[in-house]
Amino acid sequence: MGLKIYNSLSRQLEDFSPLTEGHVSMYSCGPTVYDYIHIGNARTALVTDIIRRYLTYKGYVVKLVQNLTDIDDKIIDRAQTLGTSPSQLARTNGEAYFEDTQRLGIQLADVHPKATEHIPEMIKLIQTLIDKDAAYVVDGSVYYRVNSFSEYGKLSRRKPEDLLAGARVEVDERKEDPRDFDMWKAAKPGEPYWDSPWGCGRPGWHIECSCMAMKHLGETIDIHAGGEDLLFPHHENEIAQSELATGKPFARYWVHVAFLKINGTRMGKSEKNFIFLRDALDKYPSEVIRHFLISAHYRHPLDYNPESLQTSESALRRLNNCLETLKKYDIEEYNSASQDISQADTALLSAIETMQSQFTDAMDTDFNTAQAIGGIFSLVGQVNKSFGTSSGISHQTYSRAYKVLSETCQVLGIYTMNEQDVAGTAEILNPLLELLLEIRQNARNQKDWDTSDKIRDQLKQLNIEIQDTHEGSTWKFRS
RNA sequence: GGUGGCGUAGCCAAGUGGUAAGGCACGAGUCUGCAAAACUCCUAUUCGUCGGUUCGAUUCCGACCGCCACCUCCA
Repeated sequence: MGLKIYNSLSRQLEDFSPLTEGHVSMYSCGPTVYDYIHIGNARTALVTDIIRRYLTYKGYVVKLVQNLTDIDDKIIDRAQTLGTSPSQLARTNGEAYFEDTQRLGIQLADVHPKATEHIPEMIKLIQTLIDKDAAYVVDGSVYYRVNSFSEYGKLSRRKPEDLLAGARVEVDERKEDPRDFDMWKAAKPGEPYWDSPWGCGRPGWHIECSCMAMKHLGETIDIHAGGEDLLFPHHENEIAQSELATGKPFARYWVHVAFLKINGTRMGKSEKNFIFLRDALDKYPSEVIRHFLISAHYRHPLDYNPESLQTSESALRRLNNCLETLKKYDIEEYNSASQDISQADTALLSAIETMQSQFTDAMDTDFNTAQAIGGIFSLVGQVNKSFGTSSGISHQTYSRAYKVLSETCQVLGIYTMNEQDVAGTAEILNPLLELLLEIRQNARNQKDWDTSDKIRDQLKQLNIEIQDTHEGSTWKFRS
């Protein structure tokens, strides 16, 4: 079965085949950097990240471009409020954006273009549209003439009369048509500006994405992703600008991520009910937040609340326990060649294969991460079950389980091998803990429960958890 | 007014024209000095309501109720 993607343009699940065999070009609408990003923003960024990881897992060479909108009305307003310059504010928040997303385990895109670094390209594109009579200049601003693009509305399925009927459309008398939108905005006194053939000003919002996507990925890109609120007018306008300019389809698959909600309503900056990603990251491990964000399909709304995060934390602990145990079989060197394959091996081996195909089937069906996680946990259950019995499962089978499980989990980014995290301290810590465990074991042998419990309780205070198993006591960090 | 989406166990959440994945929580048990972890068992004859199509619908169609979003900046 091949990959299928739900395309907002056709409103259907479509077979995915990239323009160039084996290569995928992908553009994701990034943040306007006037503030830190909230978890809702993170959801979209994470979905993009996972789509990219999965495409890579499937063997595609992916080029991902994600923009940073670093000039815009809100940036100017916010900078004024804070008494700083728009460029300084954008720079600070841009850096914060990378900090936050990397803490969430989101890999950097191949290119992170900034609007202010593409002014000449935008001017050129606007000029092309003016030359094609698809744009007009009024008082130093340039507007796109929506009427000149017959397919306008094909993405959002909005008819002109619907838009005009909407009481919320602010009618600007200077526009020929209320639907027309600005590609170049004349600067007001005191605002940052760039020179252009039409006077001093700054680019409109939609033009930057058209421009930067085409510059870095070509005139037709494979996948264009963004939050569902961007469908109209942002993406509709991007299509209008790009396709009229080039005469070619702009994006082949449009992917829109549903909102993250909080208390049943949309988490949004204008609603002032958001939680910054960095604050959430201070409270929960990154894998927990990732697990939560992908526990529902990306086109379905998801509600943020502490209970759900708690659930993810518990579920992830179970997954990690399983992987940590499996890892021992993976690391230890065994003369495994001589081991026979038992019936139990065959059963577990087939469970591993089942899980692997469940995972790819789920992800192939429009990146159904919720279903994919279901498959992962089914295998976790079976592996755990085999630990409990003296099942005679061979080390290479466990090793195989570890490989497949950790690989799939890493596509989702819900399992990171933390060897390097402890590597620096392990040298000291390992012998120290072993000494403590030995002392504790002596106490236990003498039934000195006070001492043994004291060691366990005190270590727990330090987030080190001791477990007594048949093979002796173990320790590990608990988040 | 226009457009789109959603309603599945206590909670979260997949899914299918043929009889409901997975997670969390709860309860009972196994193991343990006690814990922890793990495991076992238990939790929806039923998928918002009412009709229709069908041999059969939670899944398709219609109506209704409820919730949400977009149509203005927002991921």
